[in-house]
Amino acid sequence: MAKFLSKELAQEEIDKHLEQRNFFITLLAGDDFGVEVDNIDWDTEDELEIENIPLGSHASLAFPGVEANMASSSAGPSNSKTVDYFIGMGFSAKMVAKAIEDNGEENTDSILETLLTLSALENSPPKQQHVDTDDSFSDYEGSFLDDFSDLDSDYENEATAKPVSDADNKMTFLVDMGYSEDEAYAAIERCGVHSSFAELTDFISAAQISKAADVLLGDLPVRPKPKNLNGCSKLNKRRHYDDDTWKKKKPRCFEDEDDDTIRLPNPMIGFGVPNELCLTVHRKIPEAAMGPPYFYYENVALAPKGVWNTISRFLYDVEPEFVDSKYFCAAARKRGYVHNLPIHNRFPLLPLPPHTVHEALPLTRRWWPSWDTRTQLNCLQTCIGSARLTDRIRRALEDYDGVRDPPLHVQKFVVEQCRKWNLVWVGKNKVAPLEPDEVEMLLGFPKNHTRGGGISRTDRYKSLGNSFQVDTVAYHLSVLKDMFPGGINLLSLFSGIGGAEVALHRLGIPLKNVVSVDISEVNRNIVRCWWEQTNQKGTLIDLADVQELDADRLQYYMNLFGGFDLVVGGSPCNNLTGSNRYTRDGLEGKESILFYDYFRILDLVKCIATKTE
DNA sequence: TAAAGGATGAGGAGGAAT
DNA sequence: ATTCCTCCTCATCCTTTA
Repeated sequence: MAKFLSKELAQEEIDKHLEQRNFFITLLAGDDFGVEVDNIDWDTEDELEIENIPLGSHASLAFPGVEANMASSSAGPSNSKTVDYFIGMGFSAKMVAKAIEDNGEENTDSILETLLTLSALENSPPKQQHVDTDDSFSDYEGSFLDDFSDLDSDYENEATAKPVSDADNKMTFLVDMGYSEDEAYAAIERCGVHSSFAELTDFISAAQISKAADVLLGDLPVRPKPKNLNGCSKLNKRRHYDDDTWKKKKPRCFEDEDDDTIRLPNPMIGFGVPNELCLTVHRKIPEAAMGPPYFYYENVALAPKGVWNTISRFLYDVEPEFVDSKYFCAAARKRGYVHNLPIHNRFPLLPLPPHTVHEALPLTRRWWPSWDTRTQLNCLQTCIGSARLTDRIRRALEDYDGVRDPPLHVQKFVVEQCRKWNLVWVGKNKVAPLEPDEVEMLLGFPKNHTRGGGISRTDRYKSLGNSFQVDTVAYHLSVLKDMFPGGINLLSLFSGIGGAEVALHRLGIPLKNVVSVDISEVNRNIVRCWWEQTNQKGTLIDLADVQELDADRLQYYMNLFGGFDLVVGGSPCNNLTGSNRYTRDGLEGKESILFYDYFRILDLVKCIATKTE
């Protein structure tokens, strides 16, 4: 029975996530949808694409030990797909149910018409807020006390004035509204029996891909005013709704009062680093974010505006922890981490790595001129300085050969280039980029971690530049050691050269089962080599593509291992980092969009874990 | 001798920090 | 107002390999 339910859930999740992903992708495909929202053709291609998804296509992937049970996915009403679709567009469940009742399930055009009308009517009361402002979070006066479901409260009043006393009644009600039993069950499990309907419906519909549409729309410079009823009311409504929830859920401490943008802390020490005083002693993790599993997500701190709001909102409204690795090693690395780990009783890896260039690279001390005042390096990136540049620097300095300091303009030029390319002094008048093994050491990896196996020098720099700083990550993960003395099961997405694996290993946390996903073959080889060299007792499974990690596979691995204890991931930053002059497109960029796969997979793991509880 | 792959150099915007 | 920094892409040249 349990297996049947699990299988059914997997099917349900596949359908739901595929639907949402498709919806989301089609939104992205329209490049001008933000300028004039009315132009979106909601009724034709988008829907056709969604309807064309074969329901059973993924379920046919059989895995050893998993029954290819083709049980119908729709335990709830037959129209749950349609319901989900319109809910995903931002309409309340109540309205969708009403519209479908009036028009029939098949006639989506009419359903949409009805929904637009209902939505317009709902938005018309004086209660309406600044749906037309672009800085839509500016109306910060919203109360923190009231429930965040202004828009859903209507049906609470009209449809169920009587209080619902137990989970069964809530289940029945949710199912009557068009949700599937699985969705209703999961919502009640996660939100608690005593949660309001608004919270339950919000749980089911809110933290889903449909939000991506709002996020994207929200990032656009111009948003049309709700000048007519048939226009963009659906989207404005959705934004209105999301703005409210976001605004109220966010603690003030890490947001500016006049601005919705998450601001970086200064100094960038997150919830604390070793040997630094920290004022943050307590944080409250939203209930939806609670484990199992624990999760740990990482990306560049200096992403385009709004990106971290989006990331945080998707990851269950957990406040990001921004940390600069210069407090852990001799190189800077400003990163944001979203995780649901405890923050007390952290401890660093020992021995503590050197904090200055002189300590880390003692041989450079002899040649380091006094007028180069750097004590730490800048961020270790994927490219290194050229030989011609170092030669140019040498020639510029030779004219003043040790007799006296070079003139200020020469000093300025040299230091500028050294900072830009992270050059170090390796000889008389001679600077050079770091060697790969030096980068390995600075990032906390064992020497030669990326060496051999046919990997080129260029690729070593690339893999290293994209990696975690191990000491920083290990400090955050150290709290797991006491919790999991017997070891953990790890799901590592975008694992690269295995920063998380190395960190856990160095912490002395046994790795029982590790599923490691990375698109790069050389990276997978590096992790595999490291795994075998370190005499791991557990099993390592490496996969290539996060997009192939669907509910069936997750279900299979979780059945096999008994679930994952930790889900780690640092999704691509190509389209976020300032170093990218060409395609800094934000979260919807070609590679960075894979963040949504991290969310998708994490959410699946949570759902499956909840279900098999 | 092609073809494939590695190495090299040219190339700012956009914020945060001061 | 000024200084500073950023898990980078692209075209081209060079080397290796079949």
